[in-house]
Amino acid sequence: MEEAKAFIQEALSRRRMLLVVGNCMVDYEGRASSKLDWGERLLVVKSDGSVMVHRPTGYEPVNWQPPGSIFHVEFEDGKLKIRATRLQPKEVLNIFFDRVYHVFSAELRDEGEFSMYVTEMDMQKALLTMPELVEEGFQPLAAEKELGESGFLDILGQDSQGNLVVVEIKRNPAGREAVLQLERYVKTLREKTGKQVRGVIVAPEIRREAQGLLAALKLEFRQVSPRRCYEVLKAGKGRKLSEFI
Amino acid sequence: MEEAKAFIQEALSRRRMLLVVGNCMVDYEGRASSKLDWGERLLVVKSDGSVMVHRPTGYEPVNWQPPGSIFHVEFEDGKLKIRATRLQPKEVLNIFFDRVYHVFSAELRDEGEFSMYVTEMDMQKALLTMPELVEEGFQPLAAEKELGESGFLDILGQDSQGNLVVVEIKRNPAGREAVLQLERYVKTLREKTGKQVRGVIVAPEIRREAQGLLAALKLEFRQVSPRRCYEVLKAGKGRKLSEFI
DNA sequence: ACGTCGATCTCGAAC
DNA sequence: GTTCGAGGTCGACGT
Repeated sequence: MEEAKAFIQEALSRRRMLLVVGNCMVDYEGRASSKLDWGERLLVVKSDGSVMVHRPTGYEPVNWQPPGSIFHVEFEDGKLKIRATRLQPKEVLNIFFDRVYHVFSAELRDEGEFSMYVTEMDMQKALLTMPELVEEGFQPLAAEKELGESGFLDILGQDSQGNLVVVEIKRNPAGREAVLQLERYVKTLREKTGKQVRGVIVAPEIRREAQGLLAALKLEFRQVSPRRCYEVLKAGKGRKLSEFI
Repeated sequence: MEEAKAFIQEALSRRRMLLVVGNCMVDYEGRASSKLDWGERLLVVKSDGSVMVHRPTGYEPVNWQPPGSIFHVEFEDGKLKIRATRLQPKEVLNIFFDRVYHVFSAELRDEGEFSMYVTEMDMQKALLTMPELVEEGFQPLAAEKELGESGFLDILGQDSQGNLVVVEIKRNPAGREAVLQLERYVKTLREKTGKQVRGVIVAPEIRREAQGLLAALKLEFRQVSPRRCYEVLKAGKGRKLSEFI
């Protein structure tokens, strides 16, 4: 345990990534309070001061501290105590180990670029770059336009007949919520303008449970795959969004 | 690398928690798609099949797979490839290592209870700080008031009509016992004062089996979450009450 | 610093 | 199974 303490202190002071596997107990006090009784867990401390305590199962850490935490290591009642403190808001995480099975530390170099192929914003860019993805003759007029309390609509445009068209973009299969959101925009815009307004959901697919609602509200769905958007963006990479709005 | 592969396969097949530190590249395809270029990271695989790829900084994993994933390990173009597949929805995470600095596996035993809590005293403070948590117009008159043999009632107050109100606080889901205890207070107070007295249980929830009794005794339940109490207490320290009402 | 909003959200409970 | 709401949400972006 003395060895472990020295190792941990060394790793923390050098801001190396630290792994500790052992039997521990955890107390948290901050925005909420929690207590975790004794058990075997994995502790991860990253070089930026983020902390995670992981149980043997589950995606999420049972306890954690966000980046920027400050550490203190000492013995207390024969237990190795690691305290991670966050200042704003004030939160304290205390981890007590009575047995340490494994420790490891390393200074990791990671400059690798992370790219997510298609986000909702990417889809919006793709539709603005190639409006016919929405429909033949569609012309965008504005993007991310605020509509009072209703929120922001994704794209406002007009069709070949000159009708206003509200486009609601979803990167995931559109559900009821998306339909209702679109309906709110369409309704608001109808009241504001007194004109005919169409509403179109653009998404990779529309959920079965949302199709009835869509039809009942006389809204429309246009299938657009993330793959297609990706291709469009790749092709039209040189141009800026500002050219379109 | 051969050694690492064998070690990893052994750990995965035995459903042990697995840690791998090394230089890797990650591809994800599923609800979205992403690509992470080469860099040094920590891979965590838990016994329930959850996966996390952690960069040197940040609380959240850059890539992950939820519990229940299925694994496949092989060499591909000289790289150690670990594939984690999720079935519903279909998502595939591929991790390629060209160097492995460290591997570790263990079977962790963790039966420790995790509790997020506010004490009953904390809840009482919150209700006194913000009486409208009980109901609009509620005004506390006393707390921890002794009622002869009945014991101590948590909060005594009056409603907007001037009726006496007894508040019984429970930090856990309220059962029959809490209802009966409240009934004793209400009965005692009715006899003492000869007035109309209402009884309200404040708790995160009320158990199904206690609801009939509650209705029969014409007592009331008001749901208040520990979370809400924390917010009130936290806010009450730094900010002014006027911000909330 | 404080709000709002999206997320491969995750997670659990209710229906 | 799906749907709904909460989270110590986190993290990004705008003010």
